[in-house]
Amino acid sequence: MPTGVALREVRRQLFDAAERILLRDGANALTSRAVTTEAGCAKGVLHRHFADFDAFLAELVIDRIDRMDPQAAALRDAAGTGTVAGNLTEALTALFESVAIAIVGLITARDGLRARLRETIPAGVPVLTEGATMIAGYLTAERDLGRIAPDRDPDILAFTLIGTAHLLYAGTDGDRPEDGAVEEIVTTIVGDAVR
Amino acid sequence: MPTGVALREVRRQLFDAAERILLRDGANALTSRAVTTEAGCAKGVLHRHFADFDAFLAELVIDRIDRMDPQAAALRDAAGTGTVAGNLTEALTALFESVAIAIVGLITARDGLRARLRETIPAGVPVLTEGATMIAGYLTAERDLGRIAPDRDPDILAFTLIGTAHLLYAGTDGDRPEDGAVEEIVTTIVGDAVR
DNA sequence: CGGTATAGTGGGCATGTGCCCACACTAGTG
DNA sequence: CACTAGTGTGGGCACATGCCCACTATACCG
Repeated sequence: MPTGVALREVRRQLFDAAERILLRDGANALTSRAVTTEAGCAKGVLHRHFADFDAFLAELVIDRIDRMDPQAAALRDAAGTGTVAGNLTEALTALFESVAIAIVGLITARDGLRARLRETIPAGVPVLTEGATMIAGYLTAERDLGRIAPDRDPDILAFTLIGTAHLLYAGTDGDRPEDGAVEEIVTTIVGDAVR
Repeated sequence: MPTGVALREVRRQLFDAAERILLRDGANALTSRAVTTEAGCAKGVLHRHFADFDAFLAELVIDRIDRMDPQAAALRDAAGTGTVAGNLTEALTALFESVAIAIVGLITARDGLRARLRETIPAGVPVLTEGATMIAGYLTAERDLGRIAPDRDPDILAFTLIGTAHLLYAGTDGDRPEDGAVEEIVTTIVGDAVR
């Protein structure tokens, strides 16, 4: 039997291909054929490794969340030690893109995906707000440090950030928004955050 | 020749049918067949009244904007006279739904639509931010009255509101979000707005 | 080295979508 | 009462998408 390592390689290649398509052409271009073509393999591979295309997308979202989690955790830790004191906007911008594209963009584009995620993800974990929860954890740390006004609810801040990020990226025809725009929006939402 | 009134009637029926589908089943369900079926007429009608389906959608968006404009203007006027003093949240919620569903939802769901809108809408009018401009006008009036912190940029506030509204409605599987959620979010975004 | 199980390939089908087109219907006009 | 121009109808085509499946290639095992 061929190596199980190769199996994981293919899955990773498919995930990476899907992410490239998402970034380059948007969520509407993320078809099963586009993924396999971008990955450079035959279209049948997808069906052999995943029950159906929605299952692939669900695992794609989870994979993206898994890779964001240490990123967000690092930000939380850094906020605690004050290491990335001046990078509030920069750090949020990175999460912006991940969450907006990987989660909101996909879930908005494909109707059945949310239901599928509910089946796949362990019970009790809110699916759509998964990314928001991560950002909210980071924002809570920032607020505890006095960088964010104490009367702001981190959950709502995170939700607002994600929605705005989605519109920001979905509304620019694939072009990246200028850094200034993101910074202005983050400042507006988060309020009187000190650097 | 049949009456030109009937012609307008059919267009209105198609627009209304499309809006019902958007509210009930979401932007992904808005196909040409779904519209004609919902309107109770044959599928060929759409092609006779519009160059193609994207042209229909573009006019649908413009129609929605036309119907929102007096609504927003009334809010601006009311804000000037202080008539709807306590209804900041309520008024914004109404615009929330219109803008989020009619503009952001459609443009996010259909890739070619934005380009088509650029051809259709008179030059100089920003397409995606059309709804934002309307809301920004209202927010400017509110800010001038001291109901919104003077250091908030109405354009960014409006953009943030729209993005959040879209996520709010797209993330609830078609259910309306509770009024409390909208109010909390509006308060968070707009800041220390007085009632 | 032959056998076998598993991964990979691509032809093809069912479905849905937008669009075209020939035809039927209707309402004004001479 | 024909005639005609414009509207409404639905069959059907071309294309894309997800999925199935028979076939091939490859790696391990006796």
